Amino acid sequence: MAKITIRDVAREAGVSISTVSNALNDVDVLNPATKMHVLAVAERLNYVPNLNGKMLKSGKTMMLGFFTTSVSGPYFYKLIETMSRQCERHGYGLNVFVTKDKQVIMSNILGRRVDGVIIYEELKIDEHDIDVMEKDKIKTVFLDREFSNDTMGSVTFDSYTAGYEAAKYLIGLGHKRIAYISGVDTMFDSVQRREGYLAALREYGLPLDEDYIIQGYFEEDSTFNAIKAFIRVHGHKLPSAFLAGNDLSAMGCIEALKAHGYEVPGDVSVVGFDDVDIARYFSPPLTTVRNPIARQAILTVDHLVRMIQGKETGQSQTLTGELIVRGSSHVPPDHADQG
Amino acid sequence: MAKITIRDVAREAGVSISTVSNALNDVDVLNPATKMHVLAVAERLNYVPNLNGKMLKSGKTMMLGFFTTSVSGPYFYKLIETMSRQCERHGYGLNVFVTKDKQVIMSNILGRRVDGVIIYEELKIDEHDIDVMEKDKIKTVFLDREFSNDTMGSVTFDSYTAGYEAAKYLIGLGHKRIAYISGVDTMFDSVQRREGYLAALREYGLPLDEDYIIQGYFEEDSTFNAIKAFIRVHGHKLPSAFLAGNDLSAMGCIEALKAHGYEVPGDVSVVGFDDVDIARYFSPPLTTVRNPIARQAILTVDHLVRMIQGKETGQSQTLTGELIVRGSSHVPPDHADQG
DNA sequence: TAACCTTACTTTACCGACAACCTGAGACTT
DNA sequence: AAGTCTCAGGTTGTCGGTAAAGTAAGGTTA
Repeated sequence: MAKITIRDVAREAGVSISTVSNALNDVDVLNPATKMHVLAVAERLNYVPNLNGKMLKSGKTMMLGFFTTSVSGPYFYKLIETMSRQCERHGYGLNVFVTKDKQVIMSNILGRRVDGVIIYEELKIDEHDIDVMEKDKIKTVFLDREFSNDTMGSVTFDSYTAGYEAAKYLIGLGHKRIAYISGVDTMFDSVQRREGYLAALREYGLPLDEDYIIQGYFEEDSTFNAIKAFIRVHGHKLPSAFLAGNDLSAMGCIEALKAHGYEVPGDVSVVGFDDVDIARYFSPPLTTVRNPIARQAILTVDHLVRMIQGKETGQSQTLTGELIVRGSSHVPPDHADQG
Repeated sequence: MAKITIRDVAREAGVSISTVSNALNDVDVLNPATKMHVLAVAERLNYVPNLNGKMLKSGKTMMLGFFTTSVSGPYFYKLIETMSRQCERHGYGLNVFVTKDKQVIMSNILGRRVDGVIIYEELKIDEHDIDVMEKDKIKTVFLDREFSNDTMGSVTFDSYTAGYEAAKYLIGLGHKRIAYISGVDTMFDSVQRREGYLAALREYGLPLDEDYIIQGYFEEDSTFNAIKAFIRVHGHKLPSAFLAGNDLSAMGCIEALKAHGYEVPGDVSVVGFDDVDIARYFSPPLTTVRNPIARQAILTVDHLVRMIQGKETGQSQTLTGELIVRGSSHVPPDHADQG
C-alpha cells in the first residue's frame, strides 16, 4: 500500500482536501460534525501528514539544527539533551549534525532544512559564510564565539574570567608553579581559559614557563598520555598544581598522576572546568569552575526561537562560572619546589 | 533579499528552469557552454537549492533518523559519531532525535522526515507501531531488540552471552558471592546481561540472592549512590565481586567502594561491560566485556542504506563481546566470606 | 423581493524542484 | 522534397500540503 495522502482522506471522507486540511489543523470554520467525520476517517486510514509537503508550502520545518564537529564528553550530552527538551517545549525538533564538512553544513543551512541554526566549535565558519547566512537571514546562535547582528546572536561562557579566577584561587592557596592543560588552539574556550590563567600568573608575578602549557585535547585519554609524557620529562621538578582546560582533562591528569604514585591533592592539586555530573563522584572529587551548561542550552534555544518568531534581534549573552571547591585541590606540600 | 530560487537563476541566465536543474544535477544533455554559463550564474547568485522542494519532488530526504531517549555516556557518543561519519560516506545525513514523546517520533517517521530509521532503547515502540511502520514500508534498524522482516532489521549485541561469560570468568577466579548491578528493566541489554549472569550462577550451583541484584540505572552517579546504600546494609558481608551492567556503573561502583575504604581489586573485584574509551585509563583499569560499538554503528548504517536502496531485506545481526581482563578483577582475598 | 450576509464548504494557485514530454532547427536519409 | 533523427533546450504537470479566493444554499434586512 502506497503512502496515504490528504487526497485519499478527502476522497474517503467525501469532502475536499482543504476541508481535511482545516479539520486536521483545527481551523475553526467547519461544521463540528464534518470535522469529527474527517478526523475519524483520517484516524482509520492511519493518515499522517507528509512533512515535506507541509514544509515546502509553509517554509517552516519546525526543526532547529545543531552543528558540531564532535559530541564526545559530558559537556555535549548535557547540552544536547537539554536543548532537545527545550526545543520540544517550543514545538521544535533538534537536528544534530556531527560533521566537519563545510559543504554539508552550508547546504543544510542555506537549503532550509532547519528554521534556525546553533553552531558550536571550530567549525571554521568564516566571514564569508557569515555574510551569506546574514543575507539569507538565517537565524543563528553561536556557542563558541561572541557575535551579534540583526539575525545572529551568541550564548557564551566567560572562559577568560573562569581561567583567571581558577588560577587566582590556586595562587591564593600558595601554589607558585602551576601548569595549564590546554585543548586545541582552535577552541575558543580553551584559548580564553588559558589567557585568563596567564593573566593571573602575570598579575602575581609568577614565571610563565612555555613548557607548562600542555596539550591535552580536552579528552581524558589523550590528557592521560600527555601527562605521563610530561612527568617523564619534568618528574624531578613537577608543578604543585595543574589547571586543566576541562573536567575530562582534569580526570585524565589525576589518573596519570596516580599511576605514577603521586597523591592528589597531597602532592599535587588539580582543578578542572565545567563541573560535569561525574566531577563530584570522582576520587578525589574535583575542584572545578562550574559551567552552567543546562542554562546555556536553554538560553540558546529560547533566544533562537524568539529570533525565528521575529520577537528579538541577535543578542550576545555571556554566562559566568562559579568556582566549586572539592577535594582535588589543597595548599601545596611543604617540600614542593616553590621556586 | 529574499531567497534565491531556481527561477531566479533561470531568469538571470536566460534559460529555462529545467536547464538550470539539469546543469546543477549534472544531467548530461546540455551544451557544455550552456552548462558552464548556468553554473557560473548560480555561483554568482550564491544559489543553494531548497531541500524542501527537492525532498517533496524526489520523495527522498537523504537523512537517516536516530531515535533515542538519551545520549548520555560514552556508548552513545561513540555510536553517534561513528554513525554520522558512516552516513556521510553514503551521502546521507544523520538526524538525532532525543525524545520520549511517541507522537513526535511517529510523526517524524511516518511523515517522512527521514528516509530510514534507527531505533534505540526502551522507546516503547509496540507491535501496533511496528505494524504501521511496516505497512508504510519504513526502512528500520533496531539496536535494542532482535527483529527482522522485509523492511526491518536489527544489529544487536549478544548481551546474554556477554553476561554469562563475565560471570563465568569471575567464578573461575574463585568468587562465590557475586552481585549484579542492573540498569532499568526496560533495557534489553541490561536484562540480557543479567539473565546470562544468572545462568552462570545456576550452572555452577551458586546461590541466587535477590538482594544481590542492585539497581544502578546504567549511570555513574546513581550507581555510586546505590552502592553506598548497599554497603550500608551489607557491609558486614560484602560480595567479593560486582558485575556491573556497563562500564559507567562499574566506575561508579568502584568509586563508592573506594570511598568506603575497600580496595579494588584487593578486597573486591569489579567487572563492567562495553569497554568505553575511558575504561583503560581508570584506576584501576577496568576488566570489561568489549562491546564493538563502532562496528555496530557501521553495520547499522550500512544495512539501513542497503535496505533503502532495495538491495537487501531486513536482517537480524548479532555482535559478540570479548572479555578484556585488566586491573579491576582478581582472585578473591582469603578472608572473603565464600559462603 | 432584491440585495446582502453567513455558513460551510470547494476550487484553485502556489511553495521549489524535478522529469516526462514537447518543440524547433538543422542534418541526414531515401 | 518529404520524412525522420538528433540535439538542445523549453513547457508543463507533479510531489503533498496550505490558504486565498470562489460559490451555493439558506437566512436576514430594508
